[in-house]
Amino acid sequence: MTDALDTVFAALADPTRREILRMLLEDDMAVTDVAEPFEMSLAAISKHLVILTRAGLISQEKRGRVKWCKLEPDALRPASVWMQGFGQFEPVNLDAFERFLARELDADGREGG
Amino acid sequence: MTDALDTVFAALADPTRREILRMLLEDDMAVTDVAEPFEMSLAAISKHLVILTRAGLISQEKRGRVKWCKLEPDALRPASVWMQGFGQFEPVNLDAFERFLARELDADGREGG
DNA sequence: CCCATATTCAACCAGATGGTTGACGAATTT
DNA sequence: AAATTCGTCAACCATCTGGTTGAATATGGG
Repeated sequence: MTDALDTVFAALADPTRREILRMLLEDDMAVTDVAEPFEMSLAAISKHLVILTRAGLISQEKRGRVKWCKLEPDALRPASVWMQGFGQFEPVNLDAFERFLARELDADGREGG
Repeated sequence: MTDALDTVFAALADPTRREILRMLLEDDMAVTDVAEPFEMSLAAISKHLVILTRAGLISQEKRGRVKWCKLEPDALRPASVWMQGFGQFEPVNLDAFERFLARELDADGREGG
């Protein structure tokens, strides 16, 4: 019942948590610094960080009295893969898609410089 | 506060609703038929369908006394794009994917007659 | 040691979620 | 018209969520 997709999608369903992830995209941050731009208590942010941690989307490491938050983007992959199952009404050959991408990248490389 | 991403991600956070979407990937379905494989009441499924509808992930059209449910995969796009913001981890470039699909469909049209 | 800083814990609250059951309305069949 | 089928509504319940505040637990520094 506690599917990884459940916890990841639930974690992403809150705008505060999405914003936290966006912030962590730039750099690792201490909990206090994560909380700073938000107009809510540190305890509330701490709870959000627990939810993100349980979803695997971030990891937290304590160094001294500071707990550092680090984005764990790989946790997004199952959700991303699940979503890509949609929109593909026609059966799609993933190998062919990869060859297509490779050709596009190659073409960019030749044209672009 | 009621961001489209909030409602879409929240809708996806429930395994029953994800399974409903998966079922609708194959074909449009009546509410009763959607409910059939689940071990819960029709009313419960009806509520799930309301949530999916409000998220824009499905549409419902009543024909006679039967209400048909239809997948609306475009509603997934903002969520997919948001995840793409974590670029390095998103395996598929949606634009490239569309160009790929367009070429595939074109090729099918020419080859398949 | 004592104080300040960083973070969590505990208790509490309002509101949302996910489920139930039974009644209801609307459309179809007989 | 009556019965049946389709689906929602309403009331109810337990649990989860997202927030608060105040106390507690580290850790670091003077």
